[in-house]
Amino acid sequence: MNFDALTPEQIDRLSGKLRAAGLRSTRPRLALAHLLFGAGNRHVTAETLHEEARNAGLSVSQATIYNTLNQFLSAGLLSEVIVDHARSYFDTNVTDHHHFFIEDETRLIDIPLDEVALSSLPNAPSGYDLAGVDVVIRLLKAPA
Amino acid sequence: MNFDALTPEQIDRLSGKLRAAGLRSTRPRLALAHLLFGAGNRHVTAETLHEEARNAGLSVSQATIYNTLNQFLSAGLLSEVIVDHARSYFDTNVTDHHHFFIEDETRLIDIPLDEVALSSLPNAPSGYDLAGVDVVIRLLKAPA
DNA sequence: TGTCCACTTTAGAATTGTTCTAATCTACTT
DNA sequence: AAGTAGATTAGAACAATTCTAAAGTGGACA
Repeated sequence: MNFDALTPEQIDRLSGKLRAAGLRSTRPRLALAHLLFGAGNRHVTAETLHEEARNAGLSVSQATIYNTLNQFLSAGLLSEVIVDHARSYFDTNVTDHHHFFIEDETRLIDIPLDEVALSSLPNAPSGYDLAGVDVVIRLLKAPA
Repeated sequence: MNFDALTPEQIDRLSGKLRAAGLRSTRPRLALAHLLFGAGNRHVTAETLHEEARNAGLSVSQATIYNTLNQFLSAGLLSEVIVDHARSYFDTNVTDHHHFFIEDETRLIDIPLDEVALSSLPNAPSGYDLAGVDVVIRLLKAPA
């Protein structure tokens, strides 16, 4: 795909979505929006999206991928899931419990298990075993 | 604190803990174990623990901090919480829902909200606003 | 008790994912 | 059409973590 492959209708729809989110409708954003929102729900990382863009004959820099994902994120067009082993906290409490994470202060607070419980756990897809359940409740300092 | 500040009783106790976990009892491990398990539950990052060790007059390399934390982690002496913005997945599904994360494949699968619900949410500590709730259920490929 | 070997630790380099910088470009207003 | 605020770029910088290869050490066993 390159940008010109989009039909006027697609461009209108995606442009509208961008503008509604307070973002200018630019070529790279339209193209990435098309990849992201063109067909059903998706999970991407910056890397997978970049590769996909390149495969589609689109030349966008890595920085633009990051900028765009973060702009879409703050505009509420995307949500974010943090999973990998990077910037970890280690907790001497190895019992089953969950956490408040205060974003401004990068500080963790334990939540006793009985204050937040999962009402039901879905079955692991067959072929997989449960390795753990993480519940992180993110907090922001309240506006003054 | 330096290693020699530990009483024989403390050394015995920590040594036993290490050995029970299948780890040799070495000076750096004993000293770090003392910092970690010496007083109540704690949250540390590699960095905070390293600084604490240095302040205690202990000279341990960064690599040892990481090695030790990871060894304690796989031995079950610590648990890990992943919170920060690093290695993120972006999800076009912005409705309230949670995820399976398949560790071997670094792949995400949506869990419909009705299959995993929090039975109750603790109140945010005063002065803080709820910014989001992340539930990640980690999966490992089942042994063959 | 001394020797030996597998396991540990170390310093520093390498890697990975992400953000920053400063220059260039472009969408939109007038 | 020109000006300007915002967007994009390549590449450098950064931060957290892991790797590497060499030197050190715990503890089993003679």
